Amino acid sequence: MNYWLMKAEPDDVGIDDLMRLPAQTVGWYGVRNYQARNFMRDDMAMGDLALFYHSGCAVPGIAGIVEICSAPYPDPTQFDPENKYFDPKSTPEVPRWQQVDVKFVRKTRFIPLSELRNLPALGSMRLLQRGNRLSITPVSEQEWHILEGLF
DNA sequence: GCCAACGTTGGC
DNA sequence: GCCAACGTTGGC
Repeated sequence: MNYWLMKAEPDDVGIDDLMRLPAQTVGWYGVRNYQARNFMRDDMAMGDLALFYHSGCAVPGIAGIVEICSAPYPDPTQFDPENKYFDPKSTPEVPRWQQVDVKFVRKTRFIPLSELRNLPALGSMRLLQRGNRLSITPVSEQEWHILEGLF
């Protein structure tokens, strides 16, 4: 079982939106980075837990927990010319981008990025590394347990 | 809106 | 395979 951190833009789908969705589940569409894709494709498994992180907003931070609830499958937005995530180089025969479904588990106390940065014990978190831009990053078991203590 | 950091593209 | 140019991310 692995732990993850997944960035969402609350203007698009925030934790409160996820709570209100049918089955409280959403396909994690729109990943267009190979490293992040490979995490989903190769290293995630159903039952893995992920921190649901709000980014691209006034106060970024951890907002909740979700569970990976599907195997990876092709991201449908890559085939839709009207969609902003359309990829003309991808085909249904050889899809380039994958997604997984995630299911709402719980909200946490909102933990701002600034608070995470002030915790020396989390210094090695991938999210906090200089220049990190990955929308999906692994979280170690040790880091996960430290974070659980903050919720 | 700025800009540092990083990823991708494409000519050579 | 190199690397300059360009595009994107994302915090501030």
